[in-house]
Amino acid sequence: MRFSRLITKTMRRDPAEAETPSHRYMLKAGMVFQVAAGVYSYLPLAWRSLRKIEAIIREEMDAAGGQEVRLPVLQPMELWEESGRRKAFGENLFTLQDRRRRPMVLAPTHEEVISLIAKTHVQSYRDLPRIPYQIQTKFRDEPRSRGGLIRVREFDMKDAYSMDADAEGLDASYEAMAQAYRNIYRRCGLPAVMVDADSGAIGGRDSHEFILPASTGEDTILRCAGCDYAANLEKAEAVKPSLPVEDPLPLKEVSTPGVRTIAELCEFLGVPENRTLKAVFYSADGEIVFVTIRGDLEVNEVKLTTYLKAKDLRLATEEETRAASLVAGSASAVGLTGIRCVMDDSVLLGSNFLVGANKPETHLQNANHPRDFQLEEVTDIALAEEGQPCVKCGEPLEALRGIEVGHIFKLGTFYSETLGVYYLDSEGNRRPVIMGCYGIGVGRLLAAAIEQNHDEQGIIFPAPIAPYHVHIVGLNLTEEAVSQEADALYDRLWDAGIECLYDDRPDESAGVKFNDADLLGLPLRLVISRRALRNGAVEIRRRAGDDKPVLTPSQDVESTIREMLSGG
RNA sequence: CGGGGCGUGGCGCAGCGGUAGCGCGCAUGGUUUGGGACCAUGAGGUCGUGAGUUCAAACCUCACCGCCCCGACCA
Repeated sequence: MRFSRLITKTMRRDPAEAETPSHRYMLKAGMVFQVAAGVYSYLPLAWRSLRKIEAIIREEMDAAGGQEVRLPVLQPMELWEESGRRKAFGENLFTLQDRRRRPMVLAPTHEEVISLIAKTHVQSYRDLPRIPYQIQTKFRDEPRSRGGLIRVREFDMKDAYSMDADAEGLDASYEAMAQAYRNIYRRCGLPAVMVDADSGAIGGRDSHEFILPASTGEDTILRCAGCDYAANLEKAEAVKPSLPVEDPLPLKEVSTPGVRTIAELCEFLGVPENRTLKAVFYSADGEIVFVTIRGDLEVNEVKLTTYLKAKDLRLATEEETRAASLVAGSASAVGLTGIRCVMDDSVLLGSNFLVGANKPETHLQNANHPRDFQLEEVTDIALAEEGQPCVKCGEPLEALRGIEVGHIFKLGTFYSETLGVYYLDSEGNRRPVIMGCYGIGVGRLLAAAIEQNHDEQGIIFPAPIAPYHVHIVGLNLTEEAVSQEADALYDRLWDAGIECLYDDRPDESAGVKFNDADLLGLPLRLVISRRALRNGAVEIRRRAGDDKPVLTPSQDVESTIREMLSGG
């Protein structure tokens, strides 16, 4: 491609609205064009890169036993009512009506349709396993798009679905997909980390995310320094600091005027936070739930949601709290009845706790179970923290921000049972198909790659996903001899299968061209100029690193390029 | 949805009651050409939309719309 013909407009200044590097550089380099919040046009540079990412994904999915299909974006609302996900997606679902006023959906994902297909195409154990996949546009009306292509409302996603006869089959499919994902990230030059993840409202047993470490990421993960444990903060477990268990002391009421928070309580009575129990009230799908956890820890609402199997969890309002006769600021499980009560297992790690007295401005000292309160529902609902020991090996956990570039789930039988996808096993028993699903956001992967690979000058594309391999910069092109040589080299390289972008603009200064080359970030930069020509050579330089250009005799250019592209 | 910010030529911004400006970019001509050159000439804007106040509104008032950031939420 000749730069003079390319649909792009590089910008000299930073676009005002872009803060994250990938967003800024994609706009500056003229790769994308925003049409609305979270809706982008992909211009040729971005599109070439996206297609390379897709090609890598296709190769790996095919190698892992996948078969490519194409499912519709436009779907009847009925299907989403039937699976119950119209409610689950809520406002995130793009909806519309056809001319007969029939409610339709712009699909945010495709479990429903794939299940529908499976109903007729999977009838016997002989029809299993199957792994259909597609790369296709998804629509999600996100409450807030952000970071350019990081979070958008219309985006291309590779979604795969595994269908197996039993749990062992699912495990095998899941592992095959996980390995395909690892290959994909490696080939894209991305050191993504596979972490334990929450599987959401409709999750099965296992779920993993692939997170690319990046300060601009939306997710936080905890990773063990000593072993391979890594988990999304939403899911992470850690060893909670334990306290020596003392003999129970007598329960004692203490007046605490004006004290509402744990911090105030500790200040007022000179007690450490881990000697207190904190009370938090939630509304879970309308039911008020009393939650208690040791005072030095925080509630992980995702864990709590998963434990309660709640669709909608939020803090209870003041009115709800009052209606449930809870005393905000002085509540505890001591003497509490008639309300669901969930405790974090940290209440077992300690004794003689300072707790609320369920009377205004009053607390109790030396609360102990089972004497003073009962343990009905005890589980881990604590937010793990950086520095806490790993549950597997005891080494401290480190926190890391990152971008979610893939998510895989063991769905189990939720969709097959809800939508009726059954097969007959070898003994003639009717069984639900066991499913998994596997997603990669293609555009987000590109954005993540740029987040991972850039400097102050611009993008530094990993070779496998660069829009072109080589950026030919022609200088002194008003001189016939130079421009002829440059044109000839450009043709020659394309004939040799090397993808080139050729800056053939005759009237741009060298500085402009070099800066554009740095901004677009193709792996190799070739300079052809009067000076280079005098030496009978071409200058070749990697975009990554500060290498001085290598002077290469014209006839050796192809082989040098191949060598440098393959990492040599 | 809560909080904050911003809507003025393609981009970045100034102007904040009295004739719409600057820099970059763009076009034409000329001089330049190894890290964002220079001179000259020129094109390009219903100042987000709608109401209102005023002799007069880009500017003041109100409402709405849009975009960005933080949070909530989210596969």
